[in-house]
Amino acid sequence: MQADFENLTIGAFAKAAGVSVETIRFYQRKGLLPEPVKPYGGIRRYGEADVTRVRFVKSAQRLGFSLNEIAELLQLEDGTHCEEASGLAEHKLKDVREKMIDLARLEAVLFELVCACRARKGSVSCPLIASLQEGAKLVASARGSHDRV
Amino acid sequence: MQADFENLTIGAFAKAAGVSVETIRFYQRKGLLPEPVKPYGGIRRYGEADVTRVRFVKSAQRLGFSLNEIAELLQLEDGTHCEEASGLAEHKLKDVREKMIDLARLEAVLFELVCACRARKGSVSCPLIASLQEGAKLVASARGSHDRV
DNA sequence: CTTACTGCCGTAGTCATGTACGGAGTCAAG
DNA sequence: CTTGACTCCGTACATGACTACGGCAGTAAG
Ligand SMILES: [Zn+2]
Ligand SMILES: [Zn+2]
Ligand SMILES: [Zn+2]
Ligand SMILES: [Zn+2]
Repeated sequence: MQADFENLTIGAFAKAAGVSVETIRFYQRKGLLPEPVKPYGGIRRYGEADVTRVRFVKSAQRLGFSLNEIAELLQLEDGTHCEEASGLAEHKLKDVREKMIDLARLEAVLFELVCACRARKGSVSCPLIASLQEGAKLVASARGSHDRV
Repeated sequence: MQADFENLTIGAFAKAAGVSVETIRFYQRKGLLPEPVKPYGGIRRYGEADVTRVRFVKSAQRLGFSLNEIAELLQLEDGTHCEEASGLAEHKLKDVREKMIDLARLEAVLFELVCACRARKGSVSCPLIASLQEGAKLVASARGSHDRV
């Protein structure tokens, strides 16, 4: 019965978009959502397009874009800026791949630590803690100047 | 000749540990480092053990532990709490693995988008933008209640 | 018409991980 | 003894993405 996706109040809009009212207002302040004109002394109304837009933000966010980057993407909304859009996406893809490598290294180290910990028999102290104690070089961490996901 | 790792001033200590003085003081406030007693109206001194401790924090941090979690780890410092320590590490490992899966999914989607974008020929609007417009379900995102790495 | 929700708006707070600043005290070299 | 570097301490700022609060106004149900 949630037929009418037009003329929503902010509360209904927020619910339809799956976020909180405060989040809507926050996005408006950030310029991610347009503020519909308000009838003199009245209440703003929202529609389908706004819901779509919030969903756009949320899905881009899940892809690892920050709100600022999403704002950039929204500038290109008309779809005529393929270059810029794909530039942003390729950059993000690079970031994601770097992050995956970092995580893989991390996974290996953690796994080793957990194994060592389980394998300890009669050793006085926990090898996990011991490793960390001296482990400055454990994850050699080629984490460089680049921005993080 | 940086022999004397005992009786360091905070500045020398910070340098030896590879962090800034402000960071040291921040860690002290957080309870991650003990504040050595200070001779009346004098200057605190630090030693090898403190340097080790900062390195512990930093290496655990590289493994994805938050400062709060590291505080927990430091409680177990004596090495007699293998259970607890490995519990934390296993939990972290689980988190890391979840995150890896998320990132893999993300990578796939981004890659697809970039490909689509490049493949567009004569299409009016950028397929990347178009995809995001309707892409609420792109990354199905089993991102649940669990804490993030 | 009254009452109870909402909406509107601005300001402020939260969390994490630090970084920066300013004034006062201390220490060692010259 | 003076000078300059360094320490101490508290407080404020920075970032990202919200979340909360408080007061006032419009709106819907009884
Ligand atoms: Zn494109
Ligand atoms: Zn980048
Ligand atoms: Zn152990
Ligand atoms: Zn977890």
